[in-house]
Parts: sequence; C-alpha cells; structure tokens
Amino acid sequence: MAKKKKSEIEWRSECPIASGLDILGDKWSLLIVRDLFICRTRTYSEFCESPEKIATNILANRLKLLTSMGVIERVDVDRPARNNAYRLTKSGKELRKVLEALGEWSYTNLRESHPDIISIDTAIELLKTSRATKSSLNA
Amino acid sequence: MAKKKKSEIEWRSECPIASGLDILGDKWSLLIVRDLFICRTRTYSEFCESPEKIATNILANRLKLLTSMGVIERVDVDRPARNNAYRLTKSGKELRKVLEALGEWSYTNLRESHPDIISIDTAIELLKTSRATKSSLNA
DNA sequence: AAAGGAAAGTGATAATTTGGAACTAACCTG
DNA sequence: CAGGTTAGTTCCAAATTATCACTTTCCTTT
Repeated sequence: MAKKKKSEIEWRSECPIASGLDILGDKWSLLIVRDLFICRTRTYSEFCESPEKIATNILANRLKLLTSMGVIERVDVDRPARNNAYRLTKSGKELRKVLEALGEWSYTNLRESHPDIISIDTAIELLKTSRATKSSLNA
Repeated sequence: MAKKKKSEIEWRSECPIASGLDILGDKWSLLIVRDLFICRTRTYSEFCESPEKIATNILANRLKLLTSMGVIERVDVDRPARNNAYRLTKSGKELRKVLEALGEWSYTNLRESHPDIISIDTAIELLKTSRATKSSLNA
C-alpha cells in the first residue's frame, strides 16, 4: 500500500459519534457522499452542478479530506485528474445507513418548516436524471 | 399551541439529506442529541461537562436552534430556566437510527486513524456514569 | 505541432462562524 | 438578604466559508 497521510484530524473524544462528526460533521461532506451513492461516480465539475452549489475551494478541500480518510477514491488511481471521477470506497459505501436514516428523518420531521422537501426516492430520481450523462456510464 | 418561530433556516435544496444537514450538519448539534439519548434529560451545565467541551455561546445557540426546530424541548415548559433540563421531543427521538448508524460506521471505519475510538455501548456507559447524578433521576 | 477549450483545481479577499474567556442576570438556600 | 449556582450574553480573536477570478493541464482539432 502506498503512503497515505491519514488524519491531521483533532479527535475531540473517543466517542464514535463525536469522531464521526469530526470528519463528516459539516454541511458538505455528506452531500458529496450522497452524490456518489446516487451516481456511483462523479467528476469535479459534476459535483459543482449539484443543486446545493458547493464552492470550488470547499469541494477541493473536502475531496482531499474524504480521500485521506479512505471514504472516497479516484476511479483510476494513477491517471491524470482530467475526467478522472471519484467514487466511494468500501468504507464510504457503509455510510448508506447514515444517509438513509438522515433522509428519512428529514422527510418526516422537517416538512412543517420546509414544505417543499421531497422524499429520498424523489431526490434520487432528480439527481440522477439531471445529469444522466457520462459519469453514470463509466461505473 | 403557543407561537413558535420555526426556521430562519435557508434551505439549500429540496433534498431531504441536504435539508437535514442544513440543521444538523455541524460538529455539535448531534452531540447534544447524543447526550439526551444517553441521559434522557440534561441541564445546560451538564452539556458543558461532556468530554468534547462545547463553548457556552455555541451551546446556547444550538439549544435555541434545536428547540425552534422541534428536536428538543424544556422538561418543564413554563418554569424558570434554572435546573430546567432539556429533553428530546418525539422528532428528536427519531434521530436514534441516525446516531446509531453514524456511531457504528465510525467504530468500524475510523479505528485505523483513531486507535482510541470506543464502541457506542462503551461510550454510553462512560457518559452515563461520568454524570449519573441528578439529571438521570428527574427523567 | 500549435491553438483552443474545457476540466480540475488554486489563490486572494471578504463575510460569516467559531472558540475562549469574562461577564451578567436570575434564582434558590441558608 | 447575602452568597453561591445556573443559565445564559457579550466581546473579541481566530478559523472557516463563500465569491470569484485566475492558473494549469491535457485533450481535441486543424
């Protein structure tokens, strides 16, 4: 295995929930993971097109962090960045239950304050079809 | 039902995952929820004593936000703040699956970068016994 | 082989949020 | 009714996020 610098993370405690939040506890990281669940692979510019409109520097920062933590990886590890999409690792795929539980909670509990909220299944459909072009193919 | 100002939240999209993160997507909110799952009720100063050491201004801010979103509430709605603990609402209790999934993921996937991480069950034991005093009683 | 274009980032700077510490207000309690 | 506790606020410095222009690389086209 090649060298990977794991973690400049400052773990706040030994608690697994706190530690998960040390990595994933922000508004963007799990959205990157969500996109990869839905589309399997995703290029840099495709991430930028998701409806939440992540800033490019934050995207670059999160992709680096998630890669260093082994949650995502390049589809083609040692080929140039251009059109070299990202995908979930085994570890990343294991986040499925977290995303499903969060999405389900939000759909049933936030509707009053956020009337336009849609179900996970609808969200998946939307994200998939909005960009059903190349990256869904090279999976 | 009395007036509650729901949400000054800016929803980034209609996606339930993104919307959940609009509220809970930070390093602290779910830790407050975690504490309440473990201890059932929790006072302001007890939250401050949790091992991650949240700053008091952020705590106040998050308690206000989670209350306004109906995730937590005062145990004794119309009595003075002093010793008036917080607890989960029905909505808040439904976050259990999110926390469990996150904790499980972290325990199995972060151990390499965070060797001291402990299991959820151990974390629960620790938090419970570290402050098994009053607030676990008035539940 | 050079020109052009698009994709993947970087960098500069402004706005917002966080974190730490001290401070205040309200209330029990003796 | 004095003193200590508890639940916050306020202030300010530091870190993070957002906006947006810029650079670089490499792929295609001629």
